Amino acid sequence: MAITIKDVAKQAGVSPATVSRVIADNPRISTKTKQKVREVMKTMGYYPNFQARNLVANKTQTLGVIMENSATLAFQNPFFPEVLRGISTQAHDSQYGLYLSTGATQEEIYQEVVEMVQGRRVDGIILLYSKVEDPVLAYLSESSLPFAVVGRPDKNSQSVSYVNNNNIQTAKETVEYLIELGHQHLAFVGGASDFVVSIDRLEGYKQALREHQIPFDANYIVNQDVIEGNERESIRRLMAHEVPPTAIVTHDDMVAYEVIGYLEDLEIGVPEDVSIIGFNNHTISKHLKPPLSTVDISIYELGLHATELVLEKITDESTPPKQVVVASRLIERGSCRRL
Amino acid sequence: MAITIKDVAKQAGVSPATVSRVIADNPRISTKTKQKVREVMKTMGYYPNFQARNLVANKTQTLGVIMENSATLAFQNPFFPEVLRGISTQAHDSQYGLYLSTGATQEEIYQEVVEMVQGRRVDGIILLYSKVEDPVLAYLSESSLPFAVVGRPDKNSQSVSYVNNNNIQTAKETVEYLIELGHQHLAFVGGASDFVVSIDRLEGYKQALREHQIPFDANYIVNQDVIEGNERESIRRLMAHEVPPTAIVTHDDMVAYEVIGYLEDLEIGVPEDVSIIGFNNHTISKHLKPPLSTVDISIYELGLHATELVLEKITDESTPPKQVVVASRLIERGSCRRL
DNA sequence: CTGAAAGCGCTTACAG
DNA sequence: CTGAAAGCGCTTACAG
Repeated sequence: MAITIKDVAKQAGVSPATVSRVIADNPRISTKTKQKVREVMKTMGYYPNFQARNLVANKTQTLGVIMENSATLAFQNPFFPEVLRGISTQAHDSQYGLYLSTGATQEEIYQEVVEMVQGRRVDGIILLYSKVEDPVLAYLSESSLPFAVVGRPDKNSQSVSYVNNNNIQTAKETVEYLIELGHQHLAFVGGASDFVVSIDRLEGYKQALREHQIPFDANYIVNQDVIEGNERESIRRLMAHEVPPTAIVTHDDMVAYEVIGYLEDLEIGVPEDVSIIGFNNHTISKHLKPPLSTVDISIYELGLHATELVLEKITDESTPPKQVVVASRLIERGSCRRL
Repeated sequence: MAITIKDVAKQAGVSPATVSRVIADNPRISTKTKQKVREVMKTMGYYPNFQARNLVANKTQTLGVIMENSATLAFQNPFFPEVLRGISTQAHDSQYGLYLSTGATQEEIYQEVVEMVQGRRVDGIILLYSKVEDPVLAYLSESSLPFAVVGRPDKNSQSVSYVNNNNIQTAKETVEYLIELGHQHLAFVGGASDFVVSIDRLEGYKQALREHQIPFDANYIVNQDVIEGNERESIRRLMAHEVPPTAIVTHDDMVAYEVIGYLEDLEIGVPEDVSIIGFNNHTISKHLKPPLSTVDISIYELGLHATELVLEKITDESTPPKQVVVASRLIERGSCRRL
């Protein structure tokens, strides 16, 4: 068995309580005793038992990270590693560990969260997505465990801590950028339609059209969840529209390139025939052909600030819910052209 | 405070020991008592305290996942999310949680691992990389904690459990594929030169040349760590070689596309002027231009089997070290041409 | 400045 | 079939 505080105590000729106080660097322990005990700890190779410590302190020093469909979708999406990088950095700075959800279905995830919370497996939770009518979010809101959301909650958002981009505004500006380039027929390829981020961006898209007196046409809207498994055909159909779009806004760079691939197979050139814009500014996008115009949404910062928010709440329960807006900006590259 | 076993016991009119046995579904407890206790647990919303349970069982039900430079490099590399997906799936099936390392430097990672092990924070560890003279691996080998490595350890490999591709063979076959297409001047863009995977692949590259009587030229070898921050210039220099290569093998699809970008800027076409091959078969590669010929190394399976190996070792300490080789296969697409 | 005792929330021989 | 007691490895009032 591993070395315990008792072994150290015996070896150093003090009580376990004293050893514990030395670990905590309690000022009431004499320097001499501290030195001796520390030496013994070192030579014996003592390390405090993490679980025992935390059981009495009633904390875990770990943060739960909940992702949508962890075993399948989330990992394909390059958003995930980048947001995790932000979380990881901040957590490490504060000596917190990360505990990842592994559930694959909505129901599994829910059960996992309940267990994390009730079983006191984590001190706080970061929810990596925000969707409409999400039971997980509802549950967290009821619980007293600190948590933060990456993305805007669909309701009562004032009462929860979250980090977000201003997705409505950003999408609006993106569309306006294309309108200014002379485009009047704009398609929108969004994420799953029950995600708040998709809803917000679609709203921004609509606002831009409205302000520029461009009629809205539902045939120009393609959501990831409805085309799942039928991507190629959906794009074909989109382009077969009576008046095909001259510009497409997609919700992710990798999706944009997938679309570009389908377009090229249809002998539709980018940006000659169709302009296209992505989101998320993946590292690789600037090296690919065409270099993709994209919206950088500061994914790393989303993770960083979400973590800050939970940690604040953990440190001081009375911290009021806080909302952080992270910058996003359009990066012009070579995938759009002026009409 | 949360509800404890005592609260349930009192409410149900039994002893805490009995409640504990009901939780464990101990057969010696009467069905009647079980029913009653379960009902009380349910109505009170009782959940076992994770840390308390594990303290007495001396286990944690969590697996440590150690990645190189977690906060920076690892996340950029699409290998990471995919291997994590494999780990995550397998861990979830066995009711294990995942605990991610967050250290950014070699030294930080080492400290984290020591703390995980000594502090009994995890039941086992998965090391996501294998590099030469790695103190982390040395430490794990000394410790008695179960662990598994993704990649071949540089020494004493028989004594550790690991999952690997046959990198030497795979690289050899990849190069031979190009040789058969008529290429005689082959460059190799590898990962960091202290990673065993890079070393093995380079070895395979050399073997292929040797068997086909092609002289080895060190100028054709470019390692990620030495060109770091100078990628563009390094590729320019590579192509400025007296006899420029007609084919390039790169260690990752995204790196391949980056290289292709630099080549195109130099007005060197792929595959017209230079053939190129990647590794890792990213989801997006088949949609990009040119569709990339690549080696699929079954990243998901690497993660899955590594997890299986640790779990076996956790379940039964006496399990001897085991090595698993995961398949890899060349996928021909449009980035190579016959000379 | 230090120790003995109680306690964190569980589990598990031992007794009955 | 069930309970009282001891214990997992720590921490922290309470006493001295």
